[in-house]
Amino acid sequence: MYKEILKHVTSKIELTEDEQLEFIGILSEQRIAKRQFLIEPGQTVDCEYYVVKGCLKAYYLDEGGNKHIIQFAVEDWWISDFEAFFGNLPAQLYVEAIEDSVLLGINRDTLETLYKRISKFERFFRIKTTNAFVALRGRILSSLQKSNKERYLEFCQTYPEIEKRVPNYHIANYLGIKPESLSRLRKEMF
Amino acid sequence: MYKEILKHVTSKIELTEDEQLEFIGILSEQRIAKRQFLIEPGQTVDCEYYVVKGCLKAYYLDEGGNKHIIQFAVEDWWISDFEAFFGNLPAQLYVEAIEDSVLLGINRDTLETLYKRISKFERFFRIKTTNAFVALRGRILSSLQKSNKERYLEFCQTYPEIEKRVPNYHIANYLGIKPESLSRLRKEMF
DNA sequence: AGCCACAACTAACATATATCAAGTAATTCC
DNA sequence: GGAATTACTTGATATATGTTAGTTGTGGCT
Repeated sequence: MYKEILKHVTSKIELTEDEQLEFIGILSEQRIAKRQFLIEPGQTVDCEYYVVKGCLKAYYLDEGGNKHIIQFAVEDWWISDFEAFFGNLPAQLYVEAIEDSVLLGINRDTLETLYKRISKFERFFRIKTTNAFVALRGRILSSLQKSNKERYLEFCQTYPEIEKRVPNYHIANYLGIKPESLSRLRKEMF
Repeated sequence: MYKEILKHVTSKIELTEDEQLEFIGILSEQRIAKRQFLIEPGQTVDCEYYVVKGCLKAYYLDEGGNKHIIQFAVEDWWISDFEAFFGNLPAQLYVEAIEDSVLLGINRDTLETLYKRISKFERFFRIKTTNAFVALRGRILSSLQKSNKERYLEFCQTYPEIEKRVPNYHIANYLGIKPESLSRLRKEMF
């Protein structure tokens, strides 16, 4: 259960046996069935979640009630309403399981106290956020400067796992295009 | 000269007089004239820069030689080729002054040693990156889910300073649309 | 003043995506 | 296994943005 996340963390910082145990100690396992919500708008978001197993999506509904998918997550990814989590604000997003999933939650306050005891963890989460920042930056560039066909191709190459496991209309939504348009792009491509 | 950046840092973490002096000690002032480059592709990027005064843009040239603006920066912002800076990779971006500018550079290695002496700074930069991450996330949402007209309006509201100081064709480029299209949108808006 | 370079605007046409409507294929559920 | 639901595809038309080309406006320079 904890093997994956320990590998994930120790790829960035070295941890003694004791530190590993201490880290595991602050994780809370959470299981969630397909179509169930991990987070709903208005809730307080105390945790960010590491995905051990499964597949989830984060989205919000706009004024017109249209769904907008912001993020998918599968094994070895993190998910939450990060804006709410970091800012200690009420959630604006739904986080919903696309498949039955197993998660490890980290509580913000518990994490803060861990930072104070072992500052290496502050380092880990700084590095993790920095990497996420760089990845997001790449997504912006691609969203602004590439055609939808290129972006879909890029999506398939970057997230082959997700492309296989998630229905096309979800992917279209994530890319910000209509399912009909995605269908046409796919037709032109193969 | 250091007043602004100290205010900027101490808004997130508390610093003693000594710590403030130590922080100032690692900053290197850099002045750069309009149309000069702070960073050019291929260079190693050892610093990220706090803008004390002036206005800059970060962009790259694609395979076809087309310019793509990624970021503007004015007073109290940070700029660099962050991907190169964080990853210790050769620069891919140009960072060019749009106006005569005054910057404070922080060297990555010097910063790392500062982290080890005073871990509060690791905290500051984690928070700063986290905030940047959340802001970028907002930009993605707006780039994917809003019309160009809405995005231009949002840009004007979010960065009124930049809208005033930067020519329209730069803003069009940043928004990922053609100057002609921006001109049409402006005509429809007013 | 007059010229030049550059930025912004306008118009006509081309292309891409959205929208609306229908039909087909695949899943889910009893 | 069959009905109902959900996902995907296709076609006709509307809308938005890109493309190309030409015009206007502005500021700097001699």
